[in-house]
Amino acid sequence: MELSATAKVILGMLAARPRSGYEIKQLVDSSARFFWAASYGQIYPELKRLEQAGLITGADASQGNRQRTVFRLTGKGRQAAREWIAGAPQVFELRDEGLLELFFAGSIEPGRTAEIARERAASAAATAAELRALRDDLDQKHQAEEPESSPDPGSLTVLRYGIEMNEWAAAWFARAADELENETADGTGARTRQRGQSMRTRW
Amino acid sequence: MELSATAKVILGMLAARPRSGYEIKQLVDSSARFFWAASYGQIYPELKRLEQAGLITGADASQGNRQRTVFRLTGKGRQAAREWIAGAPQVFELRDEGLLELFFAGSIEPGRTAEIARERAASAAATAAELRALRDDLDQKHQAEEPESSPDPGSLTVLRYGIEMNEWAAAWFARAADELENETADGTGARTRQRGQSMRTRW
DNA sequence: ATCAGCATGTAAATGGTTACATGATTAT
DNA sequence: ATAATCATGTAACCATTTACATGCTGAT
Repeated sequence: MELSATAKVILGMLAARPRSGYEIKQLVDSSARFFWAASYGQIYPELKRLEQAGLITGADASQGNRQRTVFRLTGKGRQAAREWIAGAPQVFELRDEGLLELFFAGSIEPGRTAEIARERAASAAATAAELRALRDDLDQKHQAEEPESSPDPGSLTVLRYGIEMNEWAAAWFARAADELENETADGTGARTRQRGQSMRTRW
Repeated sequence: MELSATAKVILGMLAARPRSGYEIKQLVDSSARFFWAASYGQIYPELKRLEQAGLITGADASQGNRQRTVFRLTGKGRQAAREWIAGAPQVFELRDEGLLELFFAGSIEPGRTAEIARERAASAAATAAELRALRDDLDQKHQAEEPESSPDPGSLTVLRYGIEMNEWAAAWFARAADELENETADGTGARTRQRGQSMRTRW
């Protein structure tokens, strides 16, 4: 059974506990959005498809007259999730306009190259801050609601990766901007520097 | 004038020099594909649209009976490119199945969490190697064809970023995998460790 | 009473990939 | 000869976003 992009995120979300479509959307937006987005236009139809395929079942959880359906994994659904996670990841797609601008800056507006790198450093720093806030938020909620159990190590790892990667990128681009400024200032090309010496980061 | 995703990459590619649709596709695949993909199904129709909008002009460059059209930027097209690059980048989209698997591993197959991180380390290392090969290739071509001029600093910066970021990620995920293994082995949760102490990378 | 948030859903438009179709030229 | 590569294009399909539509509930 081939899972669609949205099916993967739904099965993952339901593996922890039953949820409504609305809850799934909230969770995606507040945590997975940075590496895996999903809109209502995908989620609700996919919930129906998954139910028809027997991977999930919906139970009515209406409160008064407000309609609400919570879905949970069936045995077959849990099995599908296990099979998915056992396989090698297939999808990796990146569309990054900042890198595209930097890539072409030299032939469009050479004087702006360093500036673009500088802007990228700032936006990476901003993303890092945003993710750090998200983590602190999760931490507080966790502390308050279920202080003894530990939060999921895998999702924490992903969050931490997002934070530290963006911090690293912020520093990297700041340094790259400095070097690009020097290059344009003294007129020397990249070739005058031994490649891999000055920019290489030690880790 | 709002530029489509494909328009941006086309204008960028033509800013350096005139090229055919086929050449644009080759170049995208060999350099920008990692952060900005484009298929023939987008490129050829977009070339027509851009020509109708007066941002590029095509000139026949057929060799014998083999049809070929090379496009170059018009003044208006160059202006549009400058305006595009002057603005802040809008598009940033990431769809990363590896991170999604890691994110959900804890609730689907907790025993595999560390393994997934380990696999990610390997794939980041592979990507770094691939990009390094690409750069060495470019270097050699450059050395052979135009040894005195320096290659474009912006595109080199992007390539170097790809290489070093993936090297950093490989090391980071290898370390994360180690820690995840210890966590499952000794039964202690993530909370027993002071957050931000052990995994924080210095740079 | 009104607004924010909960809750579900669909239609239209857009964006993008894949596969196909066609044919020329160059290298083996 | 034949395969690889150059070269252009389209049609069908798939994925995704955006905007809209509807109505309930709880807080101010």
